[in-house]
Amino acid sequence: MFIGEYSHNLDAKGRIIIPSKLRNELHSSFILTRGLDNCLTIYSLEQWEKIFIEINKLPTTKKATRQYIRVLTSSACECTLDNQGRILIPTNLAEPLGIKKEVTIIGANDHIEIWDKKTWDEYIDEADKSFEDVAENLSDLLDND
Amino acid sequence: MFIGEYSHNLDAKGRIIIPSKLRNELHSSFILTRGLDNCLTIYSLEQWEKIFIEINKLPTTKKATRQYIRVLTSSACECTLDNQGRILIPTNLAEPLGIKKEVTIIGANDHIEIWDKKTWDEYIDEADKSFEDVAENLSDLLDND
DNA sequence: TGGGAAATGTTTATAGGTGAATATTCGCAT
DNA sequence: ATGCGAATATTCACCTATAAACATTTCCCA
Repeated sequence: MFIGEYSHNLDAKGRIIIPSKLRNELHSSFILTRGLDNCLTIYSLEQWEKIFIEINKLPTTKKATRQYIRVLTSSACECTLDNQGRILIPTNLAEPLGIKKEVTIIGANDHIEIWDKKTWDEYIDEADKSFEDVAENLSDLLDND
Repeated sequence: MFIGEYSHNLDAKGRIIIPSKLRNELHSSFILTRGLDNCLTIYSLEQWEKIFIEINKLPTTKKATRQYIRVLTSSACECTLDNQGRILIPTNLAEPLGIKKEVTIIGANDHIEIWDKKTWDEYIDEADKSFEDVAENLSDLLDND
């Protein structure tokens, strides 16, 4: 499971180091694509397939389904770690999210997310306001036996 | 069950010793994450997994679910006791709580908490004053279920 | 075919993490 | 009170991860 928050910088060529702790749980090849809430998402190949098993259950006759599939697949790219543990973020993925230099990489349970630092700070700032609520639910989850 | 209050100092590299009395009931690996009221919490791996069994049932297509997962996972880190009984507190966890050197480690029933000493002193000072009042109201909490 | 830009790969310096050794303190038992 | 052993504090040394600069290759276009 992917956990933790890590700060990294794009190098001059638009590459970032994937934190070693996250790398340990990742195969050398994976899918980088658009995530929800203005971040990029890394899925393992296995998981990527799983997602499409679910998606293929949705009716392509619906506008929303087609749109979702198009965004997800058109922006997806298969990435490979180089031997320094880096990946190249394609410009067409980085640019719309304002990713230039400082990024925050987070473990998010079953996947990894890459955020522009500023965007992340604002997001988590907002989310923190409801942290106490989150934590209370948490203890409920533990107690319910 | 974890009990007691212990004072310890971070070393130059940001590590603390987990008190030996607490260590006895702890496996060598566990999850360190944000707790309520400005402290850090240690969960066993079993407790942590239990939480995510529940969380994995929630739909990630919902905004609130994603926020919930991100708050939890990004602030978590898996810690391992080194052979002197120490763990490293990651900067991104220590800093927002003002943890620099002096910390108070307390046993809190089913988990362990790590506090900045000053924060703890103030908290317990306040809590002591209202100890009887709080106790008085506790039974109400039970009735309301 | 040569020049240049982009992509890819390598090297090196530094910081941060990890492990070990030693010194010191503390509690317990004699 | 004294001595012993365990627990804790502190220091040092090493190693890995990261950052940044630099070198090489590839490929497109003039």
